Amino acid sequence: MFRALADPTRRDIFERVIGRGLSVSTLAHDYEMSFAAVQKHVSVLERAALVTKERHGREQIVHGNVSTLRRATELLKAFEEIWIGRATRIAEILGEKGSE
Amino acid sequence: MFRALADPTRRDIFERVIGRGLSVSTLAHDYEMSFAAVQKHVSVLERAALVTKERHGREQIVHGNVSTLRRATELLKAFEEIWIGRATRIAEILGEKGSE
DNA sequence: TTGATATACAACCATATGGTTGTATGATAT
DNA sequence: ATATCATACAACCATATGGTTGTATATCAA
Repeated sequence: MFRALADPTRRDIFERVIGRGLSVSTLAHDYEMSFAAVQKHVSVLERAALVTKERHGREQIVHGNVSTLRRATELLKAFEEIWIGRATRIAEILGEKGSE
Repeated sequence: MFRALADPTRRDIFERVIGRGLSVSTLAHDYEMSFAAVQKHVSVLERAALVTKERHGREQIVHGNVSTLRRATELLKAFEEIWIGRATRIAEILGEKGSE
């Protein structure tokens, strides 16, 4: 999922489909690269569960998946928790030393 | 930065150095791969500003950089803001329709 | 039915990535 | 002074990634 978000084009695609649906060709229209390249980016996002596709006639509508985004945020926050945890432990050790 | 966090080994290294310092060899000790491979991972994290190195005698101590982690979290939260924004606008449109 | 549109997918290419080994250098310990 | 330890870095290799073009298929419009 971090790998999926590592590419600027994919972050842009993702941003555009959060909270609304856009067809693959609508997305592709605004990039210099070929339609197939955009298709590949969408499929990378799809495998990472950051977007889902919903067929509507001959179009495939791409939707952003907010819950996966949330899970990513949680993961980063977990790193912060580790940091807070260690900082607290260090503070405790210093506190113990101080009270001797 | 997402690219740096995309690799499991690097996430593990990062996790281990948040809130404390570990030498490159200490880090390398616990992975199957060669010392040079771990060194490369650390340098990727360093270029992404997720860690910094501080020389101490012949050892190089790797420290996690929490502020960069925070910036990453902010970025993901910004995506959520976009989502909230669009959801609100849709609610407004529905509200307008309802009041006609 | 025919033509245009939207998508899917395969084959291919250049470059990036994640790994290796080997060599060099600075710091430490004896 | 010398051996050892921690690191740096180059050269190399296999595979992944991000792009291309070309072809096939399904849907919509005329």
